[in-house]
Amino acid sequence: MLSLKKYLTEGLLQFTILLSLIGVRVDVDTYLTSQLPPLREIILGPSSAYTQTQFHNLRNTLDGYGIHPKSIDLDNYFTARRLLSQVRALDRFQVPTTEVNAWLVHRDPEGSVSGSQPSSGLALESSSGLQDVTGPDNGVRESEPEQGLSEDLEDLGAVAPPVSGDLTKEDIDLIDILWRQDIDLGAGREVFDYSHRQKEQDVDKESRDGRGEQEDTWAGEGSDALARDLLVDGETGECFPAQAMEVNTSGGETLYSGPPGDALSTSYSLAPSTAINQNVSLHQASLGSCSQDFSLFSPEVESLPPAASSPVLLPLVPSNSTSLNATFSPGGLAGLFFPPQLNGTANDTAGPELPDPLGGLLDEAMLDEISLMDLAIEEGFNPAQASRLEEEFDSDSGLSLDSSHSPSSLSGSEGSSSSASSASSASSSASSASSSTSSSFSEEGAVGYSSDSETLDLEEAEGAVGYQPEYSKFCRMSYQDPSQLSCLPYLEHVGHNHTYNLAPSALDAADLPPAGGLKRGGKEKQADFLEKQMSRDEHRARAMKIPFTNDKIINLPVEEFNELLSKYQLSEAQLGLIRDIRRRGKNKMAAQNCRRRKLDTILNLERAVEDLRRDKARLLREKADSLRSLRQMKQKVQSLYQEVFGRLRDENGRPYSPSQYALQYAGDGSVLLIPRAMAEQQAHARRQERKPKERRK
DNA sequence: TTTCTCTGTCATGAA
DNA sequence: GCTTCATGACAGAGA
Repeated sequence: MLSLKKYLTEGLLQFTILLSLIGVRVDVDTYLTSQLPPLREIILGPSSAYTQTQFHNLRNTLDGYGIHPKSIDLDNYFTARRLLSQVRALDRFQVPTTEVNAWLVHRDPEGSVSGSQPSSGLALESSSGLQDVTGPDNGVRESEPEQGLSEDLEDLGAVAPPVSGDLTKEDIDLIDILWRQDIDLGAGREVFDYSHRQKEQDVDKESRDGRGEQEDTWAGEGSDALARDLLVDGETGECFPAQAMEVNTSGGETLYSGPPGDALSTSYSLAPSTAINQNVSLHQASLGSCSQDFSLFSPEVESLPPAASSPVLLPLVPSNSTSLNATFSPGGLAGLFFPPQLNGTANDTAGPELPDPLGGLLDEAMLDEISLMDLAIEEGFNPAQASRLEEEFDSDSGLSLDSSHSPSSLSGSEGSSSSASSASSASSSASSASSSTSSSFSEEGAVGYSSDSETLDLEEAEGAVGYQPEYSKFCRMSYQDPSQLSCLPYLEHVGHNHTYNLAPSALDAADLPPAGGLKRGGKEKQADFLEKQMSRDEHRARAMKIPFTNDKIINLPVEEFNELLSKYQLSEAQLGLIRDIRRRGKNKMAAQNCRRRKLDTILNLERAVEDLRRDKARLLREKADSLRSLRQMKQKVQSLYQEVFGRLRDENGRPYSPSQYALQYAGDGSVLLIPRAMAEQQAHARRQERKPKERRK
């Protein structure tokens, strides 16, 4: 059935793409979503994850239970989304797609195109997508042996979505989904790690031809080479060189411009680090600088000779990198994703600073004004920003931040287990810089607070959960360094103990993280520590021999909570205590959220008042300046008037009397000498005209 | 000892 | 009617 689904999926979508290429638009969504449910079922499977629901809603609708974040169903869902996005994007000119796809397609010296990583259902995306978007290169592409192409390409790993200079909403959604898949889900690196997947799919590999063994060999060598030179982020799988991190801007191009044999074999040495490929391609979908970044991952690649003899992949790159770099300059979105070090490096390579063209035009006064306004904007309070922030904070009730992240979206057990397992696996492979804070940061569906690594370590060990809503909300895209989280001062004092009822005797085995990640000695110490830290409810629960953790009692959704209660034969006293624990636990977190919101509101108001004061001072200063300049203008006009009037002579050569005559400025700029009585009448009439206008205002 | 702050808990209302 | 959440009020612990 699975193969049938894959076959139909590939076939239909390939056909759709072909139709699109010849100008016939086919809306696959229509067929997949509503028109032909059985067909959709065949193609996409019965999972609700294949609906058009956004990812947030996906988790929401699934309530965190239907599909585990690491479930293979999610992979299928993302795959389907990618395919549909590419199909929808076929009628748009999308040059950059070429680069993204080129990453994962290469040819071994025997001439057969092979993919580096087994995955499911990507054949169409890779093969047809390339044919579509490469445009003029299609000829080259089509001239290649097609046999086995789709079959091999379907084994490609995550392929970045089509990215064009003007990102569409679909593209952004897709990028977001992939990015979340990478980071936010808390999926450990093992999810993307080639070697890890390789173990899972050894069976598939064995059924393949001898090429598989060759790939494995290359994989090992590549991994070793990379391990020597690169640091690997434990969670995202991103690799970066251990030394200082200079960006060779020509790296991307060089990769594709090598001779087919050498280049492909060399690039294939990169293939083992599927985590790199996936993440890089993912970042390329978002960032223009990724083609540069890739050079970081492979010093060997940079040394490839620039040759125009690469018929397969060479044409795919330049336009892409150019457009992408133009769209996502290192100073732009890159700043959202990369730490300052990387950005700084990228900026260094961007050339010398341009002189400020306005520098000479701004005098001190203007600079003062501008700086004042900047100050007002930066430090304080823009009403629009304030309202946005307020929305953030209002919605950021910690546990009710986002419906998809509500405590009910992940059970305590799942949240804790997934969090702990991913954290442990991530921390095992991550560098020491990756603290436990970042581990919990990856999972935002959990509940409770923990701000220090010690607490979190304990929670990881014992199955309790931590939650840093601000971390995930504010640092999702820009977060790289856990130390940067210290920018949230109001989190510093949050260090509550929410390790409910975590005595070893009461622990559910299912809640425990993999035993391999813990040392027994440390666990005992942690148990002792927890013993001392247990709250009253925890002691009560332990005394009453409640057979599950307080964490579960508090955080499970009501359905599962009732289900849990039904599984055990509990006395009335036990049931009463359990319900009290649940009520108190929820109320405790609600109170914390309430107080935090209150504090945020006060702080925001304080900032708003400060900004208003600053604005008021600035306006008063501007008013004084205006009055001063107005006074000067009046004096100037007066002196000019007297000078002009004093030079006027009548026909007898005598000066006019200021008491009998006056000068009047006409509308056309001319100056008339009129009798003073007439001038006073006109002035009076003008004043009378002005009054109604002022009243109207 | 007093005062202040933080935190947990209860009661209550709204959704 | 039940559950959850928000919030005011109160009390206890600790600095």
